[in-house]
Amino acid sequence: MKDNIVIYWFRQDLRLSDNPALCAASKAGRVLPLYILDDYNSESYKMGQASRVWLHKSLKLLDDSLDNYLSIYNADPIAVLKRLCSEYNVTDIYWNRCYEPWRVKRDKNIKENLQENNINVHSYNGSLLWEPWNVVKDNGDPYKVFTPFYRKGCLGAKPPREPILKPDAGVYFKDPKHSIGLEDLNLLPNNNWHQLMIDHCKVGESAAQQKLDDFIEVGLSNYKDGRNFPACPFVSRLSANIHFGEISPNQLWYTIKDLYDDANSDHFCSELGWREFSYSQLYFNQDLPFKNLQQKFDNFPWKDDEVSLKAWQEGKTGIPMVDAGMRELYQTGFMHNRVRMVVGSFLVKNLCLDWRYGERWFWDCLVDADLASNSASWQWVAGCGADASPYFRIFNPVTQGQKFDSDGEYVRKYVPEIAKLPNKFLFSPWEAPLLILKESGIVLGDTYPKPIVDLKKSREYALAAFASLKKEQND
DNA sequence: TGAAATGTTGGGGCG
DNA sequence: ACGCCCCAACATTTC
Repeated sequence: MKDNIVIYWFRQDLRLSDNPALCAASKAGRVLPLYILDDYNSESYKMGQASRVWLHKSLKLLDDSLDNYLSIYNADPIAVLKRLCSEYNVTDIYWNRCYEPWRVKRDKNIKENLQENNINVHSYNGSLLWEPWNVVKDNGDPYKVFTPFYRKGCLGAKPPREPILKPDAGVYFKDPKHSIGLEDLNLLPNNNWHQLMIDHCKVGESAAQQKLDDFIEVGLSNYKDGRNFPACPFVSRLSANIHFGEISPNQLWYTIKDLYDDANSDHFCSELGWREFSYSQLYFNQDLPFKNLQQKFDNFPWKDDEVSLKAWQEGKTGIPMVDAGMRELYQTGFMHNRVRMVVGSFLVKNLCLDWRYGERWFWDCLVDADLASNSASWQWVAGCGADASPYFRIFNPVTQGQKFDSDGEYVRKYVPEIAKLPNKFLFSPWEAPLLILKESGIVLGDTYPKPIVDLKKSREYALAAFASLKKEQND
C-alpha cells in the first residue's frame, strides 16, 4: 500500500482529466494537491484583476472535485514546498511545465534547490501540443512565420500526446497546518464590479467540457467563416478555460480531429496552432511582452494622450464598433476575436498609442489574459511582431461593423444608447442626418460621444508615420 | 486575419 | 446602328 506522500503542484492546469503530472503523482503515492498564488516571482506580470476573479471560482470548483483536499497558499513557492517536504517527509514533487519566462526561471531555481535537498522533481507537458524547443527550423532557429511553423514545424513533427483519463479516485492528503482558505487569497475585489462579469464566466473543468460539447453541436460546422461574426455563436469561447488549464489543448485537438476532417476542424486546430506559435515566440523572446520584436519600431512616433487612452478603455470613443468591443471586455472579461483586432488596430493605428498600453489594459481586464497570446497578438496587430499584420493594414471600424455585424446585433447589445439608429448609420452615427439622430433619441456629444478621431485623417497620419519608419531603417 | 485608390470591363441610356 | 457617357462591378495596385 502506498502511504508515502507526494506533492502535486497545480499551476496552469486546474483539471483532473488529461493531466499527465497528476496521473504520475497518483501512481507514486498519496497525493498532496496544492495551489500557490505566486505574486512574489511574477515581477511586473502579476495576474490581472479579471483573471483573479476567474481563478477564484476555478479553484473553488477544483477543490470541490478533490473533495476539499486542495491545500492553498499565498507565499513564495520555494518556501512552501521546502517546508512541506520536511514536515511530511516528501521526496517527490510533480508538476506540469509552465512556459512564461518568469515561471521558467522560478521553476528552474526551485528544481535545483530541491534536488540539492534530495527531493525529486518530475515535470511533464500538460499545456502545449508541442513544446517550444521541439519546434525549430532545420538550422535550430525558431520560426518567425506562422505557416511554416505550423505546417512544417508542428504538423510535420510527432503528433501531440493523446489525452489520458483522470486518475482513479485519488487518495489525497491535505496539509492541515498551513493551508489557508480560498477566501484568504483575496482574489475578489472589494467593490462589486465583478458580479456582472462572473455571471458570464463558465468556469471549471466540467463547464469547459460542456462548452466544448456545445461548440461541437452549434458552432463547429460553421467555424471557418462564422468565427468572424461577433454576435454569432460560432466560436468556442474556451480561451480562459484553456489558459487556466481547465481543459487541455490535447483534448481539444483530438476531440475535434476525431469528429471531422474538414476545413472547419482544420481551422479550429490551426487556431490552437496560433496559441503554440505565441508560446514559441515568448519562449525564444523573453522580452516579447514589452519590447518590439522588430527593432525598427523602437523609433515609432507614438502619441502620448491619456484622454484618448481613457476613452478607449471606457468604450467612449464615439466609434460604435470600438466602443462595443471595449465594453464587452469590461463587462464580461472577454472580447470576440474579430473585435479584438478592430479595437487593437484602432488604438495603435488611429489613436497612435503605443501597443503596450493596450497590452496592459487587456492583461488586467481579460479573464483569458495569457502572457504569450496577449503580447504576441498585440505585437501582431501593431505590426512590430512576428509574421505581423503589415503596418499599413489598418482596419476601418465602420467597414468592419458593416461587414461582420451587418444587422447591428453586437453593437446594439453593448452600445444601447444608439440602438435606435437604422443600420445604415449605426456604425457611423456622426454621418447620420440630424433628423434621424433626433428620431433615435441621440444627441452627439451628449448621449453618445462624437468620434474622438477622424478615421480618415488618423489613418493617413499612421501611414505617414510608418513611411518615416521605413526611411529610418534604410538610413 | 484590410482599405482606398486606381484601372478595367461591360451593360444600359441616350442622342 | 452607333458612339458616347455613366457607373456599377470587379480586378489590380498601393499604402
